[in-house]
Amino acid sequence: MESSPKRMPTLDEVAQRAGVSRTAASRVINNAPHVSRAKREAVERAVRELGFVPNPTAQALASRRVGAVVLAVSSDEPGLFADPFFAEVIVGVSAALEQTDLELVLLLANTPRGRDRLERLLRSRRADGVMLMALRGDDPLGRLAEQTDLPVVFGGLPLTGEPRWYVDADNRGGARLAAEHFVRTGRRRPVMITGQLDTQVAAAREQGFTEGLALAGIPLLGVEAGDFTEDGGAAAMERLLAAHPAPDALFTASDAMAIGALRTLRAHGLRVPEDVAVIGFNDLASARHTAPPLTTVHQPVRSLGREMARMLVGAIEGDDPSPLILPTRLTVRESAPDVPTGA
Amino acid sequence: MESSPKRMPTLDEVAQRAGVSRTAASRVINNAPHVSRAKREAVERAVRELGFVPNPTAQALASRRVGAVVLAVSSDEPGLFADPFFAEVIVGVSAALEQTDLELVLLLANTPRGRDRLERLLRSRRADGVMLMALRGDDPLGRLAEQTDLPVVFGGLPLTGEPRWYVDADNRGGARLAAEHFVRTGRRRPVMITGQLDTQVAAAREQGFTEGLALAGIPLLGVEAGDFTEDGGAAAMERLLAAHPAPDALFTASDAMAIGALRTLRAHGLRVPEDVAVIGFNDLASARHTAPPLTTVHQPVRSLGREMARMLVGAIEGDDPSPLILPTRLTVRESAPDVPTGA
DNA sequence: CGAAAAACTGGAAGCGCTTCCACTTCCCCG
DNA sequence: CGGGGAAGTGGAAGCGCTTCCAGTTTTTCG
Repeated sequence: MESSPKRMPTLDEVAQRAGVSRTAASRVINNAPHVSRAKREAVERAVRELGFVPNPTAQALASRRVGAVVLAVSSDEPGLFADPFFAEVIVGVSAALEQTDLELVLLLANTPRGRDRLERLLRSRRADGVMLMALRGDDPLGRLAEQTDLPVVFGGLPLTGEPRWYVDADNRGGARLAAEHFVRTGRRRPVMITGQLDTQVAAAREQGFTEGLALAGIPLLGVEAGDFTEDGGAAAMERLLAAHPAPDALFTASDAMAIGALRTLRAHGLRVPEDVAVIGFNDLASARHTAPPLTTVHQPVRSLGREMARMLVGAIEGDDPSPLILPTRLTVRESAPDVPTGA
Repeated sequence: MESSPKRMPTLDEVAQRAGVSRTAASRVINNAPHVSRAKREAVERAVRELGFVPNPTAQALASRRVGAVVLAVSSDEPGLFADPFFAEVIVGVSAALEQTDLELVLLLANTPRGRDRLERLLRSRRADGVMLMALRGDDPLGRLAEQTDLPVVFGGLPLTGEPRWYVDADNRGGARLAAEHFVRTGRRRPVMITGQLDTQVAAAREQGFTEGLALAGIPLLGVEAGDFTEDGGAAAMERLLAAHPAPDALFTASDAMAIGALRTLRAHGLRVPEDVAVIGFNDLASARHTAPPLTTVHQPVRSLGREMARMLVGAIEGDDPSPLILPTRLTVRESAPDVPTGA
């Protein structure tokens, strides 16, 4: 079970070689004050000569600071994480953490086993803080997250109430932009494909869209729930068409679902955008490659990651950062052009 | 700098409450032998009552097993990680690790700072093993990875020689499939967009393609290097067209570059697949959504992740797993259909 | 039934570092 | 020049757990 754990130099050895106390050596490698210039240099030389690198585990145990934070993605769908959305979040998180010396541990909790581990982790001081994403409606993790004394930053509001720390995109506002775009371009028979009913994002996007329409006095013809996947979107679109044969606008709670819906629309001989204008949500790479390219609500995903990480760092350091809502905006492409009905 | 580090129960407390020695308690929570049934149960009860969860840091320090592995992605391009490829790898890695109790720490080493951290990590026993991906040609990390006594599994062969442990996709074989497909469907004027010249993937894909053509006695009209990005592909295509106005087949070393190339081809009034058949490499989600849908070499990305993780676990446990080459296959879609020249 | 083997037990010694504390030394100024 | 505070210093006590070891008890069997 072992693979030659070659012994590495310890702080004691460094101290000895430098002719100082271990305390002093420790101060030097942590860059703490109260060390004379001479000793500091002696230690630095010893460190160099020995190739000393402090053992993080020992540091963690002694200092009670682990030096790592967790990004946990909780979901039931195994593939959810494959959504480029998360890759983008991670890039943001990672960029922010690079400024600190916190490590990022990634936990995909999409199986019962995974959820167990997350739970355990929340209790076990294996990290200095946690970022939690993609919680489902009544996810017990939400509550667990409150019990732990570890700082927890939520990515996206959970349905279970407003946590102390979170970062979210302005889903409601973004959805409203979609509604306004339809109104402005003369669409009068909109339908929507929402996400799972038990997620906050889905709810917020549906609410925003409905509000936007309501302000213009336009009724929402129909709503069907998808599951944020392409196939889910295709299926939802089938159901919508069965009930409302002639919509002239479609808003979906994610780009993936929009892509699926496009497929269904095409299969039914409906043209986009002539017959039906389509707006998605997210604006990741794939939205540019659909046929036609997708008009979609853009959210600053990378920033979301960055801000989550920053907020967590703040919380760990003892500040009490304020929650953040990041702005969304509409990226107009051909599936719902700016000009009223192209046909 | 602290946030109420509420004291958690320690093993000593558990032992005391159960009326056994700490040694025995330790044995129980590690499920080791040499504990009587009675004591075992007493400890288990105490654990339950106290809500004890072992402190992973202390375990790590004492046992010299950290309980974590690193997935490091080294690259110069900040955005590279956003490629869905990595998300898929992570899903695989994570699935494999879930069977163990190793945590996954993710390190995006795309800045000098990040590379420093990776280097430090390699020396510092902060993890039990490392998976290394996306090394560039003469990346010094390759050498560093050999010096450390930590097990290192490479994802994709580095250019610097064959490491002891690696998992790779059959890039060469896959590229050959692409060539054979062109040959079979009557294409005779193929060109290629390769990746950065200093990556092993790019080299292998170029070699495989060339070989496949050579076997049929067909010359490769032209090659241009892209950088695995969409824009790079578009630019490379421009250069290709400037030198070779009438290719009838294009193979690119990645789907993203194929997408860019499609744009350029369209701009030049060339039809796909009638005028030019296009084959990409990777077969991730986006390949299905191009216009026309992309024929592409499929590689089992998730498996790649899974196998890397398994191999690393094996190496950590002291076995000496064999390197692995995973098979690739051609996914035929409309950009290079099975029938000879549709027009 | 007795000896050897196997299963238990718990004390004690760490794992490699941080940090409290009690001093000693140095420097600045009135 | 003397007093007070800042800076420097190292001993020692942990951080919370694993594991070696030496001894004790129980099993197994010829």
